Amino acid sequence: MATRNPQQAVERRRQILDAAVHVFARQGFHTCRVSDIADEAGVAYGLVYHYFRSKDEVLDTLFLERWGVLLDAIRETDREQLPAREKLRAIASFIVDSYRHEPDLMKVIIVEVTRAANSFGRAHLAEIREAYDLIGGIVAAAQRSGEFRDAVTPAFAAMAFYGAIEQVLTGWIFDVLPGAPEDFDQAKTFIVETICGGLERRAVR
Amino acid sequence: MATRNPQQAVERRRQILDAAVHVFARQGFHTCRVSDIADEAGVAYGLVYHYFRSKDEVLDTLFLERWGVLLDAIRETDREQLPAREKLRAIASFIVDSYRHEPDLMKVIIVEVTRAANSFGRAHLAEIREAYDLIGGIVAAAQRSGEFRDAVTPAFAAMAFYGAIEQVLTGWIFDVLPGAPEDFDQAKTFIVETICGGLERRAVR
DNA sequence: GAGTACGTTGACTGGTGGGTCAACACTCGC
DNA sequence: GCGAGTGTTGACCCACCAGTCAACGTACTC
Repeated sequence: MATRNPQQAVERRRQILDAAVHVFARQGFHTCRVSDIADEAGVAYGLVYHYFRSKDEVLDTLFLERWGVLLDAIRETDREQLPAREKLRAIASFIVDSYRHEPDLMKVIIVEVTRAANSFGRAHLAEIREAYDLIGGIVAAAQRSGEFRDAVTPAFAAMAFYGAIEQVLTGWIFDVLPGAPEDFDQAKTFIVETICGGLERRAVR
Repeated sequence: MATRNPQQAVERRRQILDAAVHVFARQGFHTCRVSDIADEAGVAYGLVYHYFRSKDEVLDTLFLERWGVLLDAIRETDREQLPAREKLRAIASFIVDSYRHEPDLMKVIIVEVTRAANSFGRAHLAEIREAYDLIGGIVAAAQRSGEFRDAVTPAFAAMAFYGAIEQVLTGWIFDVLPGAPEDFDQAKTFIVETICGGLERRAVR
């Protein structure tokens, strides 16, 4: 069914992107075929190439869309007047909720882009780095205000914080950590407690 | 040159494995061809299939060799009579030093196995999980003894700790974090300070 | 209702690369 | 120095799949 309605063209594109999310999540980017995406979308093979220049561009689009939303959320949080601990909690919350609502999309972004040092990770390094830098900025400000001690550089703290979050998501993806609904909220608290409060018992409470 | 000397056969195998490390690190497992490995090793294409059943088996071998060494090191550390903070420091040290001495091998293991949720990561889940469990055991013991507070489950603390380490290595792999010689030792301290001590200033020191 | 533009189709092609195999090279025991 | 066994070679096969394209269908215009 052909149409000149541009709204329908947008939906077709969306339909292909959504199908790609599930296929990439299930089989991985390298292992799946473009025909798998077309089949999942219930669309002819060639139509994928009508909307995207290449298989790579499908993944690029998925990543850039979602990462943009993440960066906006971080910037938004940073603008508010909150203790650093609360800012970090908001960021952890946002990422955990992203996984809760769209686990396949987050899996694809993490497995195929964020952690793919040889392919898409390198290509999108600037965008990924932007997130690290924003988190690092929050830590640096908290160190200046005295809320955080400065035993650790901001860039390093950002990596530890973001790494802990990604590892928890990876635990869910691999079924190594329990992923029941109540575990998601618990995870937010655990991440902030560990990174901000530390594992050690304090001398005085 | 053929030979019956079994020692030479072992060296040929090693030669192919070493070549594979560099090729996988440079191009990635999926992108490289078996002929690239053979070329790098200075060996005929078919010889790779004399020593290994498949391209996959080459990577499996590299991973299992190295991960076994890591698990042994963790178990060894765990057996010693040390505060949990020192045990975690020893583990972080071991992993950071592994990267310092053989960055390509560690890059391959992390990028192609540990973080590859759709391919080799799934296949080696049991071995990977073993590391998480050992670290979790250290945390659990420290919580029982009172050295660590129990705001966080041991399984979760293990993920945060290991995730922070892997993210730092990823930072070096991506050239996002500075990787000068002095940064390696600093990283060990930073990891332990962040995870055990926390980012926040303590009320009383 | 003829014309046009665009969405849609899927058979086809071209290149790639994992894995095979038959032949060859060298060593060693007898 | 003969024959058996093992190491080594690389041309070849073939399955697979990203990307092309010519043709078709539908909706909208005038």
